[in-house]
Amino acid sequence: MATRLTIGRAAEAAGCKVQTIRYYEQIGLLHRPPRSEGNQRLFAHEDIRRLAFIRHARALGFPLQAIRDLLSLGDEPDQPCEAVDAIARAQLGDVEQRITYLQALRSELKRMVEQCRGGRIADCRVIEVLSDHTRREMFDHAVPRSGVGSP
Amino acid sequence: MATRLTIGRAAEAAGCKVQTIRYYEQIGLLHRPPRSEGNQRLFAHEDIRRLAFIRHARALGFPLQAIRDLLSLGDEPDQPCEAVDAIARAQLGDVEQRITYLQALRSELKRMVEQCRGGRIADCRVIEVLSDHTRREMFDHAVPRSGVGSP
DNA sequence: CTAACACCTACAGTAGCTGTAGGTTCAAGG
DNA sequence: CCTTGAACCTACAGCTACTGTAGGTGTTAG
Repeated sequence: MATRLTIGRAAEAAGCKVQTIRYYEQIGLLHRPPRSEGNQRLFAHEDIRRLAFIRHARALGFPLQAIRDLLSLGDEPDQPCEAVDAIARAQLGDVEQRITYLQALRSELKRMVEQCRGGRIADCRVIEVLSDHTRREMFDHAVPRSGVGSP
Repeated sequence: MATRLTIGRAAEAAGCKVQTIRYYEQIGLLHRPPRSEGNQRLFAHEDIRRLAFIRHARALGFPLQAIRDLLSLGDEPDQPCEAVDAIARAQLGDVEQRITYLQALRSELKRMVEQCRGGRIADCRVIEVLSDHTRREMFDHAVPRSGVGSP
């Protein structure tokens, strides 16, 4: 059966916007599908599978370049899957790094908001914490240049 | 003392690139500093404080609009700090959401890479998991349009 | 037949920088 | 005094991964 979907239904099937599909086609992630007599794209089942693959990988945070690599690896089923594995592990490592980073942010933010006792802005710990990172020594050793500044 | 820093030293002090400072000035986060006779920017201590504030807030993940709001709130020290607090709490909430989301990604990615036993790509669980999300029912109910497709 | 909607291309905009081209200015060494 | 090279200047393009808009054409239901 060669039933085909218009771009709107393809987008619905993949859970993305119509423009996103056109974008993927434009950057070469999706093949250019055949068109109807009226020049409208008609997607076959295989195209939708590919699109769904992309969307699922995106949902897992894979960048488009990684997805590009995965797709071309997927076209060589007899090759060993080390490269595939490496991409997935890199993504896992990236996610883990980001979690660690965000957890550090979370604790600093928590400390900050918990110290705020709801007074005036002048006394606000949030502003204070954010402000308190100037390096004065840069000024102490600064050499005045020309024109403007102390005489 | 009206010692002033050129943009390179200011960038060094704030731990950012020269272009970033010019960008902040361009979008109105930093005031336009006075210039030397040769048209070079000269930053006062107060400018560097403001820049350091921005960089610290950015390091905590605050978006520039939030920083813009925090900066203008900081200019009204006698106001209650509720609004400041709300921005910080919103950022905390955002970070927490992202952590939750990334933790879900992490477990799905982990499951995926752990299932891979290092065979051929054709049998690779990574590719399989990413592929296996097509909604066939879209095709079952699809109505053929014009021109291309089954006769 | 017509109204409403889906589709088409092409391009601009989003966040938050970063890099480049092509040209001054400045500080220091000879 | 002159030159060299680093640091500065403006203006603009590019990055990721879309998303939105304008202005036009195709398709379909009533």
